[in-house]
Amino acid sequence: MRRTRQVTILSVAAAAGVSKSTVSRVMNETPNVDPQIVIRVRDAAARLGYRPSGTAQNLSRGRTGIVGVLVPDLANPLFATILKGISAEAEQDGYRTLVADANEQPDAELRHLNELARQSDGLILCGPRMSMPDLAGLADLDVPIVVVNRKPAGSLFPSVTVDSREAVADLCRHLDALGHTRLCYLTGPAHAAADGERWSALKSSIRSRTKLSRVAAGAMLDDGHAAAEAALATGATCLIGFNDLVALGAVARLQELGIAVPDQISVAGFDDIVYARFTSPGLTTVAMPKTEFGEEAWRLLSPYLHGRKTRRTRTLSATLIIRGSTGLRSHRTN
Amino acid sequence: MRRTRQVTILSVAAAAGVSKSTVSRVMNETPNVDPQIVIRVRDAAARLGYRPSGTAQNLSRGRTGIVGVLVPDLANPLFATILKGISAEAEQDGYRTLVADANEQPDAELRHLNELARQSDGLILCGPRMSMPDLAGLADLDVPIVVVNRKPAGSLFPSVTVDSREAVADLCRHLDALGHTRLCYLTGPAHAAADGERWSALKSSIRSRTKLSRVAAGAMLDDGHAAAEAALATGATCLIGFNDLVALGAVARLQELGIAVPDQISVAGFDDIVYARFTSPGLTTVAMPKTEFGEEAWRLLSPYLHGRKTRRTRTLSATLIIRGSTGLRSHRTN
DNA sequence: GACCGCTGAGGAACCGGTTCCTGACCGTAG
DNA sequence: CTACGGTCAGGAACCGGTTCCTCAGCGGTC
Repeated sequence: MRRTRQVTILSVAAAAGVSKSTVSRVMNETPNVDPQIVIRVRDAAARLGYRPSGTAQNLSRGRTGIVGVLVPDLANPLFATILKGISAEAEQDGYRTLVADANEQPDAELRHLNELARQSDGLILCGPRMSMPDLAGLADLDVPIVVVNRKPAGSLFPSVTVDSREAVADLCRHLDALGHTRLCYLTGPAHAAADGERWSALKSSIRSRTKLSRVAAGAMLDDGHAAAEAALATGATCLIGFNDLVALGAVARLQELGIAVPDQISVAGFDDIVYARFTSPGLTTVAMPKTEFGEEAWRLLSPYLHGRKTRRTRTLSATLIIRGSTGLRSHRTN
Repeated sequence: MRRTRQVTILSVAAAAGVSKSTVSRVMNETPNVDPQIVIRVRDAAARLGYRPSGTAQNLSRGRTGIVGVLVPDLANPLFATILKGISAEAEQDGYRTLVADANEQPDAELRHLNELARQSDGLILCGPRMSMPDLAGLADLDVPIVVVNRKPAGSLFPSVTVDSREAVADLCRHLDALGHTRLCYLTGPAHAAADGERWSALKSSIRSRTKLSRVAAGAMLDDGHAAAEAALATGATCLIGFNDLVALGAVARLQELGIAVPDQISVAGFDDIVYARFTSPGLTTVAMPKTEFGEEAWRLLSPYLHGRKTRRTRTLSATLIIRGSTGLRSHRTN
């Protein structure tokens, strides 16, 4: 901005010998403009290298065409994929996405959102880690908000969530059939809503004879890597990571320790990021509907942007994907 | 935007019984305002829930505080990491990042850039795939531009590039010492500048006794996965992927085929994405200085945004990281 | 030939801030 | 007591567009 003596709409109007309203009409392809004049204006605009100021358009149109997206961590392929989904949909409707990465720090989220809201027509929050009251406070921002992957109690905002209970039950049946009766869950970040949901889904899905323990981990590869030994120490024959990154981190650590997956210990995860398919063994995982997340988020937000009401919530379902990382329980004694 | 009867600066001025210029001064913490009035205005603003319109500020300030970043593919951890680096730096200077993902489609880049430029104070292009003339044409946008990871011939824009020749030479020596004399390079996307650079670095680094072939692949896991068999058919004892994703995709395919890495065939990549470390075997790779990319890009762009000239270019260097995916050449006969 | 209606361009208000310029009011010094 | 300088609030211009309103001019109809 503030370039060298900007070419403004007035320069073009002068060059074409018309008023600036006419230039505006031509640029916006409003019907009912004399074709002769259209040509004159187009020509003048091209000659001067005129490009309308987006900022000025934003102000007078009362919209920016930007939707802000908050993600906990862009390096997590799950969010990168969801973001791609949102961007793709938004783009079709002429919107662009302004991304804020909170780096898994709940306190960073509010800061970012305040900034985002000032430039955006709407916001999409992916798995926000912030506290419930903070989340509720966002209503004051006076901007359409859609929440992805966190059911806001009291349904504050339209949201698209996933129901993984069925898929988790499938996972538990699968593990049970393989003979696993001691499971260990590697927990996610303290503030991730999905963490609690996954944990309780597991708890309510296991057979009574099965023991389920947990060990603190996090959301990234490193976290799973670091937590693997502690999980091993619980005596579990199958580790279940908060997400695929944690699970893959654990697998890496196990292999470093010379413990074979799945021969000696099984591992499963959540999300079905692309790497889950391309590692060996492939990772058994509860797959999130990633592209649908983005599509649905946009579908909820879009009418909202045009002032129309929108359905409050949409629930997708997860599915179990069985790959090589889960196998028959080994009879190791540890 | 266009919320329910926006609270504007005028509402606040009226409520506080002052002029809008005074409200503006208070909100911007201009010195020389009567403390009494500051309190009155602050109070009124809080009571009304006033939040200044970012759009209006953008227009009158002549800047948006947004920098646009173009990436070929957000799902590629390399770019996600670079982006995180840029965001982190930019944030410190009070800028936010508007991301456009071109999905590896060169023609999508121009479209996106035109849009980005209208809302941004500056642009950072990461490994742009577009043609040279198109790239040159961007100068017309009249916006500060910094290019990452593609040396624009004629140094059109300030750029931060990487010199991987030394590291590639290291790789070649490493492979030579392991006895590999037949290498196969899995190529990147046709329009990726890095592809040509890597290929020629390899060609000029190999010993004369070494044979180097190539097979078309791409930039993603799938591409490596799909190209693995063709690469195998060349009789090479070591595959070198255009990037780590391609290399890992190839590894996955090899393992599916029951071919052990590195016992039967070695594999190496470029970038050192986080997964390169956490797969087994770990991937030998030519590591890019990912965080430095972001930092340097910002360091070049930042003064530029304030109208100051900036140094034209900055070259970082890559380093070889040896992990388990490269091993002694096997004496298979195929 | 006068009237009516429609097309299409110009003028002005507006979007919501920032900032320059002006001038009132105060205190101090001559 | 007056002149002068400094502080600080208000008024107005400005950022660069969009859009409503008005009205000129033209063609068609009775």
